[in-house]
Amino acid sequence: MATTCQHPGHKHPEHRRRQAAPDPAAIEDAVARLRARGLRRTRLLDAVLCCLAASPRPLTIGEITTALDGAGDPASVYRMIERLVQAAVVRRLGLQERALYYQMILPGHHCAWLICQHCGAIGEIDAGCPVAELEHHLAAQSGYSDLQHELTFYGTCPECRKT
Amino acid sequence: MATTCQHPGHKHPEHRRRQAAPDPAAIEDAVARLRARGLRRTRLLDAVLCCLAASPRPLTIGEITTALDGAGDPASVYRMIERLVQAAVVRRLGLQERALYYQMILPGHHCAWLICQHCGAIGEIDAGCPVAELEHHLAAQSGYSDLQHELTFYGTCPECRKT
DNA sequence: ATACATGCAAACATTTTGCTTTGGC
DNA sequence: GCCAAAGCAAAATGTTTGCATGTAT
Repeated sequence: MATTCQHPGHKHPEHRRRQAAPDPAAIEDAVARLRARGLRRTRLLDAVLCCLAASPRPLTIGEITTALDGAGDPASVYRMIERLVQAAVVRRLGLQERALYYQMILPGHHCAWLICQHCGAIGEIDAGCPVAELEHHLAAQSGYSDLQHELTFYGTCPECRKT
Repeated sequence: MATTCQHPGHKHPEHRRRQAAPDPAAIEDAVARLRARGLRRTRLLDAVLCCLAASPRPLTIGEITTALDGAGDPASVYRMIERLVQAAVVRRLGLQERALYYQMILPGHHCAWLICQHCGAIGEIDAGCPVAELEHHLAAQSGYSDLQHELTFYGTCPECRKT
């Protein structure tokens, strides 16, 4: 049923393998930008940033809260994430699930995802962004500003096709 | 706050202007495919298809239910939509909202959206699909099958920038 | 007649808000 | 000390399921 994609990546832990190093520099950079906006440096801020930076795939608020293991509740994480999104340190993704996903914005990071609709595995797509040009064009034509985009591919992964 | 984009298109009804004609042929075609899969032709099926075919933008289950005006409840619409998605008559979209959006799959229809993060207006992008090639490439490289994609741009519309 | 589809109601998961307390500056 | 942030609890929202009834075939 459709419920098989409720917990992306869960059934195929190997999809988590591309564990990006938690890159302290990236975190410090983000913190610096946040502090410039007047945000205070709290334990939760560090914990959430660290959690996101260490993840190879977008996380939900629930997942982040779980990862904090008691060091924060969903409401606090929710508000923290809102601030991070406002500050453009974190990006929000839709991903066709009940919950929203959040991903740290890093220079040169991936912008497209490949998701299996059966097992929920989430993988990155290592391609130069194919819509950068269109986005540029769009900004000029539509009058919209601060353009961002979300590009996701959905399909059936080789493993699930066997079944 | 983030709550401003809870009701896409609501504040700017003019974004609904490109009202696609409910195209009876498209509906009949969809029904034919559904019947071939063993689905029964019910009042709700017609109503939901008609509703989706007539909408210029994706709709949530709640919106569809409201549009039916008493002729169906959320649970029935939910199950109907699941069947339609299974049958590839309807496409599911994430759109970074709490609710999921659904759109009828039509030959030659738009595949990308432009959304204002402030007022929630949803507009279509009239561009040839810029990722068709990548999708093809991806299918070959990743081993994934049945590939579909979702491409959405988020930004600030000209109206909202004034404010 | 049989199974699929619907409606109603209830359960669930996740987000969102209110309010009090904590802790960074 | 002041005010943003965290914690706790509860409300809100939208999805999902169970079960009895209806209805297309």
